[in-house]
Amino acid sequence: MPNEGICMQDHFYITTAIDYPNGSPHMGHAYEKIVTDFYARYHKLMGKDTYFLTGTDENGQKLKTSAEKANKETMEFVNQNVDIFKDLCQKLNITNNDFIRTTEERHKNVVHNLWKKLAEKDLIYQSEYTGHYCDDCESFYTETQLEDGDNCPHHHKPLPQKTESGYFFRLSTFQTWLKEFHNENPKFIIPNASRKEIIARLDDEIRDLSISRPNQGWGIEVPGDNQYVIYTWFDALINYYSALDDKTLKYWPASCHVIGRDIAWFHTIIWPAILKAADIELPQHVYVHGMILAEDGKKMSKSLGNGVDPLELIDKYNLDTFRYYLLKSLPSHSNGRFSEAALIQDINTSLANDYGNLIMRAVKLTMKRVGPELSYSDEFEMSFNFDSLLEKVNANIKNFEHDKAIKEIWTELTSVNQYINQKEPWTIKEPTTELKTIFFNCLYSIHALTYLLYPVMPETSVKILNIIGQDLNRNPFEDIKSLTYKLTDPEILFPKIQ
RNA sequence: CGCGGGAUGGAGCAGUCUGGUAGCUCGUCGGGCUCAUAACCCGAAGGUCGUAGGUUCGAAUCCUGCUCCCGCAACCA
Repeated sequence: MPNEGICMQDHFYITTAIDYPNGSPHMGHAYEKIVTDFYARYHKLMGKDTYFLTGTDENGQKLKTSAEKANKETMEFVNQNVDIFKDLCQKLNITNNDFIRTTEERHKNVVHNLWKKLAEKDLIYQSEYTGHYCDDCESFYTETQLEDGDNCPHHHKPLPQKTESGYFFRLSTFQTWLKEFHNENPKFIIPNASRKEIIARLDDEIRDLSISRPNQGWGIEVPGDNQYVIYTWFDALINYYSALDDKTLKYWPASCHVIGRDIAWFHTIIWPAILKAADIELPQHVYVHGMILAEDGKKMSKSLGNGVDPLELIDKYNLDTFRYYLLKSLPSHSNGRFSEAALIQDINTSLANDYGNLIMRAVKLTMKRVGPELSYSDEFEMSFNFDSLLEKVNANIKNFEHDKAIKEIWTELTSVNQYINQKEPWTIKEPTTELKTIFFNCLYSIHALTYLLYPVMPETSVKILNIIGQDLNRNPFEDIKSLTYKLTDPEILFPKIQ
């Protein structure tokens, strides 16, 4: 199966990882949703039939335990937290078409069918397993994985031997195929650093995956055996497929799963194996975004207290500027540090000075000198053509380098400011063709660049387009000659932060 | 010797694959302009590219050793 990239598909189906509603959302959740929303909006803007899925992973023993601690019924506890995640999507202005919850019947049904299919093919079997088991991880460890001989590598506590009978997925039989698949599809995992990491791990022996847990009253039961529930990860991955119904199944295979580094193994090894086992087509890409590290360069964590609350930041700085900062200033292919000082600087220099001020100076002077309306004329000499910019941006997007794409757009913004300084339109007092040419070039540039920035700053972009009498339906890359700009006095779009 | 990433002017990064006068953004300093959110434009200063060695006419770039930082890997994307 050749994997040429997302641009080969006529549709674009993108997903975030589904969140575990065990606590409140943090920066990582917000970041992943914003990044995914950027790609969804961009492809939609470019005319692709786009579908965007997010949701919550609601199975697993840990949720039941957390609910007990909070003195709540598990379902009640989960419902409450899920509402918070749904609310986050709204507050981030995320354009997801659906929100799947893995406790929904539609999900369970697909999981059951898939399980049965694999069982019939003898790719799921029942067996006994003895090993060191960690309750908190819900996972067995081999001798070599243990820390200091007998401690859990994550929880640093001694793990007793435990024998458990249960169901296993024959992951081991896919090892050779997985190696081949990843060799033949170098763009399946993006970026390359993540790909290398996974490929290196593929050289170790891969063992069958334990995919059931004793039933303690929470989770999806194993078909025909209510003593067990299905291991969370096994059912969770299937959400990307189970969310599609008769009408939306056309979007499969997914164009891209957007995930964090820690769950790359599940998405690039286990998920492809499950799909291959079930004869379902594989997704095109898994884009592993970076982690947002705290200002001190370390991972944000509750215990270190170095985390930041995304909702607080939105209230403080406005959603679109927050989106802009995350998308432009954090590296798309590696981890990056979050810094509130850098965020403020970005707002003041890039947004207020470069972009906001460009709109103000161009629109206000045009209104003063030639009035509120300006149509294209064949007498105008067009100094700007953004076709090559569009090509560069598309190339960056195809490679999941949104930070570079935005920087390309900013280079052009600067060139428009340079153009104005060079042409000195304020020295021309009469509404000559020369003057109108300058203004039309400026307005057209603002139009085209703002259009491209819509996926980054959706609300603000629409506002800016309104200022020049345009909206998203008018593609500035087509039919320039029929363009007319109708101007209204602009308000300050990006207030400076002192 | 677990695996992977990183160390480049004050800050954040690109450049490393395919060796050939060290680049970008921000900050600092000087100048220009006055349409605009004291915004914009031009220019300058500032780096022996983590460290020790090797290959080469020539190394940020290739090879080897070392040091430090980060992620995979408590809570957590």
